Amino acid sequence: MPELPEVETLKRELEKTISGKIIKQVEVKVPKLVSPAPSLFSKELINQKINSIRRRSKMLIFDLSGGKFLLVHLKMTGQLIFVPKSGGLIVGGHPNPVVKQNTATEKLILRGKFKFALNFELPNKYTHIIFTFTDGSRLYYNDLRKFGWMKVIDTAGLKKIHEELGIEPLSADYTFDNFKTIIKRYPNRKIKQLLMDPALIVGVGNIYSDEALFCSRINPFRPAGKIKPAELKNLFNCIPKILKLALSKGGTSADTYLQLSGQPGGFSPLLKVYGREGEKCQGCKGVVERKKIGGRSAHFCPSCQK
DNA sequence: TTCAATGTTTAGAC
DNA sequence: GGTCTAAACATTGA
Repeated sequence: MPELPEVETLKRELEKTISGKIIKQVEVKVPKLVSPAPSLFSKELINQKINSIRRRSKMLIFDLSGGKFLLVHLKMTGQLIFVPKSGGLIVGGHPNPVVKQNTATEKLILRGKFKFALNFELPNKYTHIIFTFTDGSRLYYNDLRKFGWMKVIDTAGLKKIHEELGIEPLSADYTFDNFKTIIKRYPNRKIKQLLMDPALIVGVGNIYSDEALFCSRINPFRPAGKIKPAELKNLFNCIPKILKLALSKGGTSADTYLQLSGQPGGFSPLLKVYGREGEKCQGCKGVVERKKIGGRSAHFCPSCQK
């Protein structure tokens, strides 16, 4: 899953590669992934210049010259792949894990104990949306799970989305006062669930909530109201600290993530608890456990996270 | 066949 | 009505 640092990394790379380009053609292979319906979706985009690219939460926002906006959410397995007119491949998102190479257009890469195939064939079976720019370059949207989506919205729609979302943890709005207000408002909810609620704080998914709680030595099951002020301050500091660290590593959490440049992200080895069930805790002599909270897996050390 | 992945939404309990 | 939890949803592959 591309989390906030990955989306931010992708945003920066897209800004360098496609801002200023004009959309010439739009091909939608899976209608349900776009809104409005494909014919209107395409009409809204064709002849539009991409003025700039922003990020809100885990969404990419393309500012279009006509005043509307293209929103992209990659969800779990979405990837954006840019191919310049001159050829050569630039990847952002997740490649498709396989055991062995299937076709001549795939290139095997090894990452730790996993093998992944980079599929150089485009479009491939997971390509659902294709943009062609007037200079002949292309942007492909691939998504194995088809959980991601794209939509064109106007200023009013964008305003509504901004209002429905919580605080950006890397913005000036993220202050200890604002953070405390949120925590105090829902004293009975488990702290992990509060951190992951996008109406309160955005961009903190399962991975980073686990890591931030480990960083501040707080048990994910603790009711928010039972957390002492000093611990709360610690947690408040841990969230942006971890997000920024991931960002500095090119942003990644998952083994399979690749940047738009094709370089693997570098954060995965730095995860302390996520995906480390049964391993020795890196902070004490305990063992990392995995337990469900609200249908999600919480990874934590019961020995040092109280 | 069942389960796991995750952000978002919905239904229902208190 | 507000708060909170659990389940459902999209889809695919192991």
